[in-house]
Amino acid sequence: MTLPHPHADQISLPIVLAVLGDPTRLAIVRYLASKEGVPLNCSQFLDLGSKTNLSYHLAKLREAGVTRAEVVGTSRLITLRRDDLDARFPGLLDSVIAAAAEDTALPAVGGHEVEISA
Amino acid sequence: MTLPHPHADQISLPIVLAVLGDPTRLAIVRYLASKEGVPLNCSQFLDLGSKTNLSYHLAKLREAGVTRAEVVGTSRLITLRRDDLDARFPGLLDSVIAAAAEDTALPAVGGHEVEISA
DNA sequence: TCCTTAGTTCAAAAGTTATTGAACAATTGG
DNA sequence: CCAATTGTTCAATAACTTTTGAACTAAGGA
Repeated sequence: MTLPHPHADQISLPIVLAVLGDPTRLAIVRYLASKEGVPLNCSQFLDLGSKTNLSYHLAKLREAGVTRAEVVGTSRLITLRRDDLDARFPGLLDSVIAAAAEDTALPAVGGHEVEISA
Repeated sequence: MTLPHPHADQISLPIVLAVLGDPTRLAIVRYLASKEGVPLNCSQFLDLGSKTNLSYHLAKLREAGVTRAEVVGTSRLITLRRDDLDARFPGLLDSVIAAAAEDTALPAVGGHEVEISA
């Protein structure tokens, strides 16, 4: 079972911008960027909303071509489509991520790393 | 009489992205960028919609901090807030404009330059 | 002053997006 | 098989956005 993703050349600029223009989704992208290389699953974003709501936002990101979701068991491993976005809209993702990294008004993922007890 | 504009450091990334994530507004920004230096008034965008609708979209761009509107007589001279946007979100505007310039699906202004008849 | 030009405001209608909870499916481990 | 884990789907609702037309304001020119 694979999930639908737009082909690289079907990624639309206004749709990408509209999808990124939501604080929850921007926070998701920022977190993905901060962990680039490490595929994350949906539950790692639960700080940002309910399970259902994240399913909705992650679907929006995927359908816009911003993220890729690979089904592995019961998980979906989510990654940024950096290569496709960079090819299609050079510099856009980097500037958005850099700006999002500075944005303290954005919701954040984190604060519950597993403590290594003594 | 002056119109309300956000101060440079109040410009918000998600709001800017959401505002740019509309084809009409992206077309406005693309046209402003293509004529950078030349202040344009609202009626020069009438290709993109009705007068009322443009008033709405231009207000959104201004309130988001993407454009500046100066009242001159009965006109508003509209310019991109390139300096403020570049300072706040380096590279963002350039990458958006470059991508928008390539986007043939976007509505366009133009096609009615005054013909110089023989 | 009267008319035109430039643009705004308002209210209504239409459309879209976000959020929720309950129910569902699929995989994994015991 | 059973239960737990992961995530989706559905329907409802709430909230927002876009578009429209009519009425309006403000400035400028005849």
